[in-house]
Amino acid sequence: MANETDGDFSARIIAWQLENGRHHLPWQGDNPYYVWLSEIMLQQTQVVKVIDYFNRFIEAFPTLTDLASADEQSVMALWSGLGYYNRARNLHKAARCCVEKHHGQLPDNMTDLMALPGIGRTTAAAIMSLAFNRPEPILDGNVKRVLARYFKVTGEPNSGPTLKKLWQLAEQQQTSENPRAYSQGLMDLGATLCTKHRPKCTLCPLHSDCLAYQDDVIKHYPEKKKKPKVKAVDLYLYLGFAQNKPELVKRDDTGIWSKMWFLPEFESKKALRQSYPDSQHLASIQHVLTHRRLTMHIFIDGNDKARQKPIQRDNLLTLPHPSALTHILDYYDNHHLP
DNA sequence: TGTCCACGTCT
DNA sequence: AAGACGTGGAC
Repeated sequence: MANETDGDFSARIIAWQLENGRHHLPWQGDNPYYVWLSEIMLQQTQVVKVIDYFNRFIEAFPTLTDLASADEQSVMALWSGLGYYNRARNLHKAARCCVEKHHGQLPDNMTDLMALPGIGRTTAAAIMSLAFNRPEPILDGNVKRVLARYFKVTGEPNSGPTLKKLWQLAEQQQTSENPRAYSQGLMDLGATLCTKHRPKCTLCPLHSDCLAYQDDVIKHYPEKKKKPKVKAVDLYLYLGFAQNKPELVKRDDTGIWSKMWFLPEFESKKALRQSYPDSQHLASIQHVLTHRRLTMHIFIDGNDKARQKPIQRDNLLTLPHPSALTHILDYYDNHHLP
């Protein structure tokens, strides 16, 4: 369904990418494991921070087989602070699937890739095009923004009908000429020029044919997302110490921070006092997630007088833990006078 | 400072 | 369809 203009779209992006795109990120190249890991990390974190996490991860688990052989706890520990911990669990599970079913390699077709936990169409297509240089359309957040503006696609960005339109456009523009450069270029363009705020349209190789630019309505594309409702939740947490290290427990396997190590949590102040009658309230700290506003009520041992500072944290290096734990310990170090 | 927002998969 | 899932950067 490609016409003359469509061919130009991909040609311009490839030319722009070869000249202006990123070429030296640590995961770029034909290693599917690197591409996969980077795609999962990049879904939730910016490039600068991903570079550190990526390098540490690869150092610990240099190959897919190494990852499959690792235990889940050590994988999760290296993910601490990144958030969305189910993505790390799926990564680990998928690595084991690859060893069992695919000779320790990532498959090079969409069906088998999408059968792996945590890999949907977008991630599978990124692996296909970036690692295997195969012509498979991608549609991540950057590409959605580029297409929505270029073609003036209306509708809520993540609604079924809008996604269908965007995937169709992505398929129509797909080229078999240098698919790796095309996919990388589309994403780089969205990340560096076609940004949400203050896009640099005059530098964009597409601007002469961009419908939203022509009509001076870039601001209105893509449409805004509906905002999720945020529920307020109170957590009652006990901060105790042994040898100057925080006492941690492993959370159960449902809900927020499942199976991560954190402070013992209670349903109420009363329940906490039943277990720790001498505890005293230290502070109540706000911690906001996408869908929850947590108020963490921190209680410490009332006899906790001559505590050394700072708290020893070396046990945290090997234990998967959420950033909220770091925040609480930082608060203690900064406010609790011995 | 608070408020808004990104991001793809699974259920 | 719509909500769960975490963190931190940008405004």
